[in-house]
Amino acid sequence: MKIGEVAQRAGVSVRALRYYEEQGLLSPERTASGQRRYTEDTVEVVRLFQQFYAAGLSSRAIATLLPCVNNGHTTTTQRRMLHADRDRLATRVEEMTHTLHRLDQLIAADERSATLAEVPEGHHHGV
Amino acid sequence: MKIGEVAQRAGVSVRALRYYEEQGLLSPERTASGQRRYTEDTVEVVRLFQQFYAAGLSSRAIATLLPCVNNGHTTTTQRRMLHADRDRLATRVEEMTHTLHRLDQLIAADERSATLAEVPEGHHHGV
DNA sequence: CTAGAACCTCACGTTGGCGTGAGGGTCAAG
DNA sequence: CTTGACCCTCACGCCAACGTGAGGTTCTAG
Repeated sequence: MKIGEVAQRAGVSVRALRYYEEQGLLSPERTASGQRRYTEDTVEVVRLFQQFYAAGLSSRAIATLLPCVNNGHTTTTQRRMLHADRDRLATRVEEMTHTLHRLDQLIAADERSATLAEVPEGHHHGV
Repeated sequence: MKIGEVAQRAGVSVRALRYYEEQGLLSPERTASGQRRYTEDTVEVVRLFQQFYAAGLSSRAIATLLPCVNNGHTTTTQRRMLHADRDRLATRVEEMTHTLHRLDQLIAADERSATLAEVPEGHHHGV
């Protein structure tokens, strides 16, 4: 399929697809006139890329996941990098969960003081 | 305290502190000669900023959290924005958790095929 | 009083993931 | 055989969160 259709079905821009190729994430066939032709599964792969990007992975990191995504031919070194990527992501998720809780605490504390401000019955301690 | 000490204790660069000020996140006092003087709690606040930045929040977003962090004086509008920020963060954490699991699946599938490749007993189906 | 460390204000450079033309081929339809 | 939709390759623009001098003032130790 042509680049425009892939873009629409995967929900990204044509420019993005060309960029992914530039980064070595996609290697579509070319017609004699130089136009890119993609296979059906490209759509799913691109959606996966979007997920990884949204998770904060870089093009470089995604490139290391590629052999795994495509066929499963990975070397020991690649597998190590995969685990490293995974662990970094896991750490980030933990940190973000932690941050979310801190934010919740801040909000909760804020709501309490806001409630006190609205209800004049509160015997306020520290305001 | 002076900017250099804050930077060191909070683990950020002097430039970063000046940048935070530019973004309206910090408003240190100034000496007669124009040098910045920070209070002790600035160190903790900056660490909190770092957490929020790491969680993917922008300076703009952090700025909306400021009244909450500082004193708890928030308007209804500000509280709404706080909740919106919180929800966005929660959504991202969920998505990233989801992505992490997908990555784990990919890795697991990869390890299996790698194991099959190493042990020549495997009756491989699809290579 | 003087050196050097630390501070100040511009203001341009960097990295990533694209957006957005410029300028020009290509392909299906009428 | 021409139109218009879609494709191509440069190549500069953008935004965020700082890094990195340049060029100059201020503070502190000896």
